Amino acid sequence: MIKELKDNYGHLFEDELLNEINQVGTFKEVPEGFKMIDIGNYVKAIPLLISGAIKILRQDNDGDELLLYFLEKGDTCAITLSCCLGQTKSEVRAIAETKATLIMVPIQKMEEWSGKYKSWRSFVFESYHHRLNEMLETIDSIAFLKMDERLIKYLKEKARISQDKIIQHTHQEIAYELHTSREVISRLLKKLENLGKVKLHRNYIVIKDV
Amino acid sequence: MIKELKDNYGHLFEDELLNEINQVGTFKEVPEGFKMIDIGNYVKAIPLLISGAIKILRQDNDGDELLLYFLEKGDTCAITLSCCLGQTKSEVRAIAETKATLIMVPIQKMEEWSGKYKSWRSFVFESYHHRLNEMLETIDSIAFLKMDERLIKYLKEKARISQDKIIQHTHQEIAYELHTSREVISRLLKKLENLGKVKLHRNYIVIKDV
DNA sequence: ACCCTACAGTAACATTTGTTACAGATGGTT
DNA sequence: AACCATCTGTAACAAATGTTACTGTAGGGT
Repeated sequence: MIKELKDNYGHLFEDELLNEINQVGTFKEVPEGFKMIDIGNYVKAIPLLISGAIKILRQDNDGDELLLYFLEKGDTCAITLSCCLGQTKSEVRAIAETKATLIMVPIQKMEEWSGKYKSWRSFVFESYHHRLNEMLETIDSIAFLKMDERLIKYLKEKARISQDKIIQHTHQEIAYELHTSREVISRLLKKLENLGKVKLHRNYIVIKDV
Repeated sequence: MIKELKDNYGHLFEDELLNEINQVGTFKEVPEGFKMIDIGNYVKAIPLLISGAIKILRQDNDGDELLLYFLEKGDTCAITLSCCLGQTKSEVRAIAETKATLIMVPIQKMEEWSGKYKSWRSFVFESYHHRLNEMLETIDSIAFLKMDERLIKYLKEKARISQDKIIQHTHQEIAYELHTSREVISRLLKKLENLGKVKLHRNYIVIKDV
């Protein structure tokens, strides 16, 4: 039995299911920045995240990007589940935000376990629930917040995810994820610096008080 | 057996499940504009939509609204499913866009049927799948489109939902659903009229060529 | 130390969206 | 017909965001 499996999912799944996951699942470690799924890809395995964080991005026809949300320890990707079941292509891109470890489960098991284990069903339903709420949160941000508020929220979230006051991004990278231009981000960051909320450096930003 | 149940869900569910739904479900008819669920409400039944359309709205803390998407014939509300399972309050408002008929199923059946019927599981998963994709579509619109494009998309969708070239809304109502101001909508509608795409009237808009 | 590239700063301007403040039109009611 | 509430049109302005164009600078590579 993979130790991390028991540690992270032991409270959710009964031993029999844990054993099944252990048998058919494969342990995987990916480096920061690793592109796990791209738009249009067919998904062949369900990821169970053990450590690290995965960022999920949306892209429009012109190649413009937008950060949707992060997956963290104990999460699985509901959109992936969704793709598995429907045998449809991925509508999103998944990139490792930090170094991450996960267990990949072949999609065939999905339906089998859904009938067999109540705990698996609960896990899947709970994942969907969580994901829908994250999507609502994302919609709230883009629809109701102005760019300065979105930027602050973004910085907080990045700091939380990486457990670090230092945000390792250029202004251009932030602009991509918030779907705006580099100049706008520079402008707003400079305002935040003048307010004493951040300290700007080349290639990184230190969060002081946001 | 309620005739509409067989007609609308017969291809999805086996007879045994249809019978169960028939026994515990209650047939319901709601008028246009009927508020079915409000933000903060606890949900006590799962709706299976037979006819008509339900609009799902999001609201922020300041009371600002935003139309998320419509539910149509054969749909169920995944957010409702989600609420049922998690026993959490609704994060959205649901209002009948047109007169609608539906079957309400008590939430207790949800878990029971999920274990018992593969077809029910498929239906629930498919609903989540569909709903996540609708949410992505909504995010695309708000994030990547300008207001004039969003308005055109909105008018098309309304026309499709009501199967009518006449949109029965004031400019103010449209502004609420797109989360902008009445003046902006008036301005953009007038542009569309000058382009020959719509014909404006008091309280309604005729779609000509969008 | 010098060079070079990528990054950051910033002004000036354009565009889009939001706001204020009215005027005018419409359609129902008395 | 006169009245009235509500809806629509629109100008003028404000604010937010996007774009262009350029300068300066940090830091790695040689």
